[in-house]
Amino acid sequence: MSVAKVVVDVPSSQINHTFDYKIPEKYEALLKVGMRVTIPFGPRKIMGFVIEIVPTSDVKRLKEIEAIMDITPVLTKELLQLGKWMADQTVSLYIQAYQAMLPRVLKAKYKKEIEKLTDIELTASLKQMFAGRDFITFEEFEENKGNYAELLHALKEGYIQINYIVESKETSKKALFIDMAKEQHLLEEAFIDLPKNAKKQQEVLQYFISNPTEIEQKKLIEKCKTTPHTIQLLIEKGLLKKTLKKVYRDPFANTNFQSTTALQLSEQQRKAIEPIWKSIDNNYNETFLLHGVTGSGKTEVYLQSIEKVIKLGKEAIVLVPEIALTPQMVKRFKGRFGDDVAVLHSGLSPGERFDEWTKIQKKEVKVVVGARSAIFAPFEKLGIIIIDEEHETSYKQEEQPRYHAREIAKYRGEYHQCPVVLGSATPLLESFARAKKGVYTLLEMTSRMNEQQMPPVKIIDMREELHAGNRTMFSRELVQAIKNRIERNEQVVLFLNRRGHSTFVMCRECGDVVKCPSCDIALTYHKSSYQLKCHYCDYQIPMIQECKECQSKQIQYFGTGTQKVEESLLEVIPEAKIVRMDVDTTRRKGAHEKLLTIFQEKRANILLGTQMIAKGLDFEDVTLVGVLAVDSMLNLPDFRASEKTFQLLTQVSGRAGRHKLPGEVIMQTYSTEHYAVQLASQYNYEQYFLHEMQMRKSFHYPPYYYLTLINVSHQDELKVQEVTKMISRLLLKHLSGDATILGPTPSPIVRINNRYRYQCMIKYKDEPNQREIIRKILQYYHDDIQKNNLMIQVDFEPYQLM
DNA sequence: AGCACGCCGACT
DNA sequence: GTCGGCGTGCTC
Repeated sequence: MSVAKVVVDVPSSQINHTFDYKIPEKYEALLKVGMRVTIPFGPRKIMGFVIEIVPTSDVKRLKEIEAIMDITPVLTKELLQLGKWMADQTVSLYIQAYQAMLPRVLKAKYKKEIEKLTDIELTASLKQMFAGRDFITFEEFEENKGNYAELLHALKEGYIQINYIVESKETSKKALFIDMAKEQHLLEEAFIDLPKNAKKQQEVLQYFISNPTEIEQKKLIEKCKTTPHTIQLLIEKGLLKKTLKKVYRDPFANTNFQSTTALQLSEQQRKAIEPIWKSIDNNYNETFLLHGVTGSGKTEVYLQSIEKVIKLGKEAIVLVPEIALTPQMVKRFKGRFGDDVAVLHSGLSPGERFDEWTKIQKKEVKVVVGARSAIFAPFEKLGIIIIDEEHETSYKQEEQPRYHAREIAKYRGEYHQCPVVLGSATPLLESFARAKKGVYTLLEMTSRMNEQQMPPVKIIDMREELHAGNRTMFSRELVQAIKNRIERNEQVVLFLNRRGHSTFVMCRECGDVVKCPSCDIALTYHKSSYQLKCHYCDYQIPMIQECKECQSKQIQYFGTGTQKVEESLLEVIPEAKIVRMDVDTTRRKGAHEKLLTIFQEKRANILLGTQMIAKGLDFEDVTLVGVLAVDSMLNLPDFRASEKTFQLLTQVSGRAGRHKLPGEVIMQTYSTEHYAVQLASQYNYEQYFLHEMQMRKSFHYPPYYYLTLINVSHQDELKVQEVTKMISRLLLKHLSGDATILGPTPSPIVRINNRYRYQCMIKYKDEPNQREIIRKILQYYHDDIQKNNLMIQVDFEPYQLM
């Protein structure tokens, strides 16, 4: 007898351990560790992951595994082990960890149905509900307001039974394929016999005579410009046949990727790549920090490292931040490695995502390029892991399990004994500090590919503009520079940092700001729909005409949305042709690319946008980059505010003068003297690093201290305060004396969706027992969490302090 | 999480 | 006496 240890699909901390199940004889040979199974659990039937197969169990009455859901395991042994580690590290549940590693469609779907076992004894209303059928769904019973007492009675008497159904949502896409039903020469004979006026049929047949292979019906129709009907006629004549085949959904079906070959490496690229190659060759786990300025050719270093890995028969994972995962980026990898590449990003439909994942699972690809969760690609012979733009915050998952892709990468690198490469022009302070300490190997690429200089940066003091009577949001110098580019038929990128900034509405008479009734936040004005929306819940109302407090009609918007910037810009420079890119204009699928194409084809001279235009864009004729308001980000309540500002400014500046024409950057700010602004304008990362490290040291922030953020929320403010206070007291008592506990303090946004939010923060150097203590605290509040709607979120090394 | 079991008040 | 409300505790 063999026993399977199963992690079951019940998201509760009481269930957060394995359950033993007997493996029925018929499954003994089939069942492998890492497969999904359906199992009886109490009165129900649910899904579970087989974690381990052992000979015996201590449990007295074992139930049997009911069915196997997969032919091949969905989790490798490595991922099973990694999932456990991740759950422990992030204090989350095993089931959550495993599900985070898999495409969504592999999550089980549960259904209940009621089966009728006898016809006679049923009550009239139940009989009516069945209406002659043997099964009805439980949903149907509920929708028709079925009587639970009757149901329960019938169940007890055995007139009916309830079946629990576990379904996997995964589906394969099927496509219709057309093939010849007879040999080629027979088709030729048939061709002559076709009626003279059956032009289209002739054409289709001719196609097969010259291309005697199977083809997808859709493509055939396209090629011969015909209809399904014509093909159907040929099928009926017995000349062709159709089959339904599983196909992969191809998100890049209509894209041609021009194939590229390895470029000659520059001296500095060669210096950077050699240690990586050495590490690949020697199966040596080492973390590299590739610090390369924008345009220094980091991607080529990645590509040629991967090439080496593939030659050795191994696989590669490349992580790219979500917003940088544009077709341009994909093109570089598909161009070099062709069909060996799978792409995973959030723009894919769940089905497409599953198909890409399947290609990895079946080892049909060697390289995966993707956003955060691609770090879990089920490769088994990893040769390298690359994280591009490693400082990006999107590598941290902001929901359970709150993992950071970098930490997962290091774990997998260690497991596979392969290098991990972290690349960035502006590395995270922690990473650079580690590189300096020798924990990571630092690789520097300090000059740009074509020996071009970074574009000069001019800082404009907006206070002076105001003193000079300029009340617009564009400095005189910026306006002049833009006009100048338009004249020369060159292009401009205008960057508006909207974080911490949004268009709110205020009454000029009484100063009342329109706020969300359930969140502690001002509503944002959306001009396109003429509505006021809350960005934290889905509350929205039509734009107000008069103040609710004083009935004044003096209502004014404040803040600067991209819409407003566009309008004011057109007032100052009426001849400007502007492409605006923000969440509103890029929501629809494909809108992103469309807007970029317009700009690319020079049908516009100004690209105006938010965060999303800071990265990766590369246009030949962009010679001016304008940053409209640096300050909003600097002043966020976040110890990383200055670092994020520095990163962003450096990145945006890199958009100008990437080709033949020289570029220029203009930064407008009210804090001209701030070191992040000053040093970003000089492209001096090293100096910035030293300065910021000083700050972190004196304020006890990372990398000198680690942080843990505990966030408590509940609809009752007193309750939240009380719990948070208790938690900090417990932490103080049980953590070592070296740890500091900040708080409880109200979160920067005190109320979201009618829930009050308080937090406390642990600053520490070394607390090996921390996780255990926090687990106990969570245990202590278990009942409150389960029954009283209390929420306690724990975030180790947080990136988002809101 | 879901579901059964069990204990107590309300009502035929 | 029985129905149904919810609090409690278990699920290999």
